[in-house]
Amino acid sequence: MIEADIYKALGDPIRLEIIKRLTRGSPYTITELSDNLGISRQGARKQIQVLVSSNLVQLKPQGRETQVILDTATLQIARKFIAKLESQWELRLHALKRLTEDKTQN
Amino acid sequence: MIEADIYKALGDPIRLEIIKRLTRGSPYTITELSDNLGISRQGARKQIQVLVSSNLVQLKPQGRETQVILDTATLQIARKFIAKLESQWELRLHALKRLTEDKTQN
DNA sequence: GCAACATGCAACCAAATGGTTGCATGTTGA
DNA sequence: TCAACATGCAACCATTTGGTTGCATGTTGC
Repeated sequence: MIEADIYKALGDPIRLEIIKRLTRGSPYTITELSDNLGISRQGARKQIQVLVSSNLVQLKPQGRETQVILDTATLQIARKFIAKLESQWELRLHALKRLTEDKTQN
Repeated sequence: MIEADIYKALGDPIRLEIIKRLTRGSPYTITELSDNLGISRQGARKQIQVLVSSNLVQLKPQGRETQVILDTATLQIARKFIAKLESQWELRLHALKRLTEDKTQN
């Protein structure tokens, strides 16, 4: 389940904060991103790696620093999957409603 | 961060499978839901509890069985939050584009 | 050229997670 | 009424997670 990996990556306050920052001002370098997260640089690096593994961000090394770039395509996948679940639910609701109406007719 | 809890709950293949089943045919009783998940009934129960804690589902005890009911409002929150991130990103892209255009004018 | 900087890598640790088994208890249909 | 059923609760276990510290290494500006 690819989607589960994405949600899992989003399912941590620090990682979600990183994503939020990137939507406002990507690209960031790794150390920039690590500031004010409340954890060490290496700790932040690990969280960034989780985001990389789920394709939510990509890394572009440039000289001595490496930039962290948001991959919005992955965000899209996550959003659309939930939308699909919701529409599935809607479909079912309408089917139920139709059933009820048939019953009341007899 | 409430949203992080929701994504965390969605971030597991078994829990996601449970949610999928519920969108197709909620309500299910707990034991019905536990079938064919590849884990024990008690294992499944724990996963369902995670979904309850993040408000993705609710439990309604009825006699000796208890029904598991999908809470689509929580799904909405999850989807809309991602949508907000995406639109934030779009905003930034347009701001950058404008900036570039200004530069080429000079 | 070299000090300061950005990063990587590895070992380590506590806590959370995902699962199990065993047993107790309330409910219900024949 | 009572056996079968649906569920709950608790102890236990291995693995993953989220964080740390210490140190090594490549890069760059002065």
